[in-house]
Amino acid sequence: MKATINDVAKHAGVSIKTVSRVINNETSVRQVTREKVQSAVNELNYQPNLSARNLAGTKSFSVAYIYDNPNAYYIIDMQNGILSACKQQGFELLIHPCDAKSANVTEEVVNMVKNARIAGLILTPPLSEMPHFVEALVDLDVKVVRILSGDVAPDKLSPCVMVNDRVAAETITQHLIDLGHKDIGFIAGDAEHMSTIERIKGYKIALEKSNMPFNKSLLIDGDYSFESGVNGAKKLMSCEQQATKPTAIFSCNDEIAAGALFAARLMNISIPEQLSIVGFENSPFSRQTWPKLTTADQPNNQIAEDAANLLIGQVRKLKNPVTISQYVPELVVRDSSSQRNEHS
Amino acid sequence: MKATINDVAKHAGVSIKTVSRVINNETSVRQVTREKVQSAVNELNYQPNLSARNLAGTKSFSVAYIYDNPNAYYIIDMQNGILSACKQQGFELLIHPCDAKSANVTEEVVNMVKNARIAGLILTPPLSEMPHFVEALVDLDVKVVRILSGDVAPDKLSPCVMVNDRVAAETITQHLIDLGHKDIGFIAGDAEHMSTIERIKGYKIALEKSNMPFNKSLLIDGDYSFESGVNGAKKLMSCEQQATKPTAIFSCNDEIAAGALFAARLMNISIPEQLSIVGFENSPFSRQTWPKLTTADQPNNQIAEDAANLLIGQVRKLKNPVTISQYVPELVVRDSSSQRNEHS
DNA sequence: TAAAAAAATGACAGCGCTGTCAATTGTTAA
DNA sequence: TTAACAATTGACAGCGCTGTCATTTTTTTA
Repeated sequence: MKATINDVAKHAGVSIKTVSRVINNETSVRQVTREKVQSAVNELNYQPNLSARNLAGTKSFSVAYIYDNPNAYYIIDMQNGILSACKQQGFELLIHPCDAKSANVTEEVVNMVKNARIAGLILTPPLSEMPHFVEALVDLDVKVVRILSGDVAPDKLSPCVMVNDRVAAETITQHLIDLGHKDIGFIAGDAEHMSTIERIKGYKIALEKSNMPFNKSLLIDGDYSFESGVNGAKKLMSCEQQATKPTAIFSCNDEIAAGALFAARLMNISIPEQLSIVGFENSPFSRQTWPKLTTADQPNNQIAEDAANLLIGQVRKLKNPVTISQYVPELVVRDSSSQRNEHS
Repeated sequence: MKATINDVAKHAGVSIKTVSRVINNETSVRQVTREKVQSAVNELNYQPNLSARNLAGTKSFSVAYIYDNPNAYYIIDMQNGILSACKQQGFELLIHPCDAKSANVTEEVVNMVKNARIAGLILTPPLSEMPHFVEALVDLDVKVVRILSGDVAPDKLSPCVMVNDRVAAETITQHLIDLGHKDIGFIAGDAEHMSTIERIKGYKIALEKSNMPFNKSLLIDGDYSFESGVNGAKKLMSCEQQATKPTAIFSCNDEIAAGALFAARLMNISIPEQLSIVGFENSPFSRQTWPKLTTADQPNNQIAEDAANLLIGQVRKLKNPVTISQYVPELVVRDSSSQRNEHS
């Protein structure tokens, strides 16, 4: 029925060990032999049996994606990206949702890794930002790749794929400045998240570069939720609480922006005529608001695929230079931002 | 390091075959022996090696979740439910996203199933509603469980978990009727989806039961998107096009409802004072609108777990009566629906 | 040109489990 | 009590592959 390594060996006129060498990309196989085997593989449409490989070998062909993130869109994007890398490389993906806040996440995940003979792990925020958690995993006999916010890895614990929220936030702020806005509000996400910290940094840098003062009262705490967007915008736009009302609001993600949009409507502020609002993330959400949100797009799918390839490279000890790849989310201009209206 | 079947056998003073029998729940093991083995298993914290099992046995311990659904929240919920059933039963889950519209989905998935030695499949809409696709898979040597909308399985192809959208839609319509509404609009999802068809049915049945006429002009086509909600509500509430304007709108899902909500605001219609709007699905979305949506909640997590258990039962040939389980989404009353205002 | 070194290839055991079938034990009926 | 049967248990091969190490072939060096 399904071709095995024996069939390929016979077909190519070599020993199974040689076939094994070829499919594992080992050196010390002559070019002619390699080609012979390769064509036998193709002809028989041979695909190595993962179970057998995992059982026989010292290294495994399974990697796991560990996540705890309330944002389903993000997870699905990541997962699909990882999946496509795995498929290409003949790896298997185990999915492991968990609760970052739970006291024994670390223990739980460590056990899981040990039990399933996992070769590598991919970690996304907030798990990737938890030093103790990461350390515990790195101490195991398992490769780890993290996806993090920033431009430089915070430590040497593992290779990372960096998403430069800072620069993106700078770009998006600059976009508002270019539109003539002088007073730009900022509604933050959870304060402890690196992404929030980085986005605030970018916002401040953009202001500085344009010689605009940073007005502390325009920076509102939030938590990446719709509600915090509603409340943040209300605070920013209410006469009583606010000396200077902003003409633009940078929301730390699209959900906050959607909340801000809603609050604006409640207060009869028209978007973008009287107030520009921008989001971050380019979630499906951002196309479901009216007006559609100007935002920053991060290619999560590709980031994930990249991370997975990095991981698999590590696992296979391929000598791919461990380039720490970096992504910068790109500005997507839609309808929620426009030229500052002098008369507003 | 990790305990193997040999360790357990030695520890219990039996042969490995007997241990195998115990962990596979086979008959013809004496009670005393079974207990001896069981306690050895516990003491050594033994967990059978999946790769070895898959390699040695004729049946495999892998099931797959095949999906194509734009709704990330739905997928994640399903996936988590399946995952927890799999973990409990010592099964492995393979994830396989695919494109239902692609010409060769069937071929692709069939190949995947053959290659990975998969014992069972879980299918959700729209894949579960595609007869040819399902048939092709059922013909393979693989168990299939489908999640479908309705009360009775449309065929005998596979066991199903039914989600009775019809009854839920009836309940939600009744809720509006109870609030005194006489003219209830309906904005539909994609016409070919069973869920749309069933929800419309429920809506009509509720009207009928209350001796209310079904007004065709109050039923608007849509496609489960925010935009179609916006457009649908506009159509329903515009004087020109509509002889009788509804005082309530049943949206086929929360996204449509959110769109309708938005349109209402644009038209300066206050919700729920002048117009009640209800959704369906209880997505996180429905708590991010203002006012929060009255909707119908389906316990996707549990539905998925149920489906996975059904599937694993099939695979193991456990003689669990193949009860076709059925779920009825429950009414969740929030802020977007209220008593009909006589003066509106 | 032969000897030594290096490169390429293969034979074979064994990963942890299940399937087959034979051996043992317990149980029933005559 | 014993033959005949059923229930229980075990020995062993083998799933498809990789690791180890021995063998063969090729290349290099003197």
